[in-house]
Amino acid sequence: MTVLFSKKCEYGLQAILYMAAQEEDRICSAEEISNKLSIPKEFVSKILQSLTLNGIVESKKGKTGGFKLSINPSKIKLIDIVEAIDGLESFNSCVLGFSNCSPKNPCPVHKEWGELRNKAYEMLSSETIDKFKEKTLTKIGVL
Amino acid sequence: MTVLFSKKCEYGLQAILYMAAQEEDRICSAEEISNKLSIPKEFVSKILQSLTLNGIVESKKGKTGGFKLSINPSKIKLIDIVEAIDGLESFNSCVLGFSNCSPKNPCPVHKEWGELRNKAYEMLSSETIDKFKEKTLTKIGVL
DNA sequence: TTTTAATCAGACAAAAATATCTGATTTTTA
DNA sequence: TAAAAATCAGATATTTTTGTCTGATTAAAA
Repeated sequence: MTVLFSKKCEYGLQAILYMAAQEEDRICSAEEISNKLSIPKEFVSKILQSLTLNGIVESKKGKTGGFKLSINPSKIKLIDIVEAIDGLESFNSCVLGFSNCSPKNPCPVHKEWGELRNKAYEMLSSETIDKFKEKTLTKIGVL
Repeated sequence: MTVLFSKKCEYGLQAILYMAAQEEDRICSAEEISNKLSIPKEFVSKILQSLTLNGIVESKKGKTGGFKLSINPSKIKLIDIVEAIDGLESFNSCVLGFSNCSPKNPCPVHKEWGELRNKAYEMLSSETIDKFKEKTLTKIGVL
């Protein structure tokens, strides 16, 4: 198995993109998100619950309850979600699993991987997710 | 958690680099590799056993037994090890976990991630591991 | 020939990731 | 006010990954 993000993180990213593509302040139930994205309902619910603790999402209880972004999509980057769910350690650890990999004690691919990692970080942090609205709608087929 | 390779794959890569940095045809016991790389002995043993099936490693039983590369390091690339252990699916699947991510049905970061992924693939496949001998020796401290 | 030290095979165990269930609480709506 | 439908919290279950153990076999060396 080779992975970049955990399932939890992938689902979180998808759910956030989904919500960001909705009309502002529209509340989405866990069930709706689950159906549209084919994510187990309780699982996505848990993930969004945890993101409420980070202040990225807010929830409303009771009938007509659900989740919505508590921050405007123009203020959210993909890296924020990744950080909240998976953390950023992987952007600081050796791709080959060696310990103490650093410029002073580099692994055989330290430099090359470092550059790639920086580009990946940049990819996740250069654009805010409001830029992804159209693409998300197309991908998800919510048109 | 964010990961690029599984532990199994990281250990496999380290062990192969270790063996490639030894004198040609020198046999390394699982215990030696375990000690030098701080990998659980039985685990690295299992990994190397499985790599014998791919023809990358060969084993010798009995006292003075152990493992050595069955291919010259100048014929092995990191991607070969990755493929043998983790497989290459991640180089063909969506970083956000969306299904059917393709140029015709792209996710919001399809193009950008595709480029990065290609560079990562290139990093793992452009150089053979004989080029890493010195760096490996330095990193591992077997001088 | 016996002891020693290694792989090998397969079962087993532990930990982490992923997923589900249950029941309490909340809030809208009939 | 009662029913319905949602979050929320916490326990539980399942699956995958990671790691360990045991015993059989092999081969070198005493």
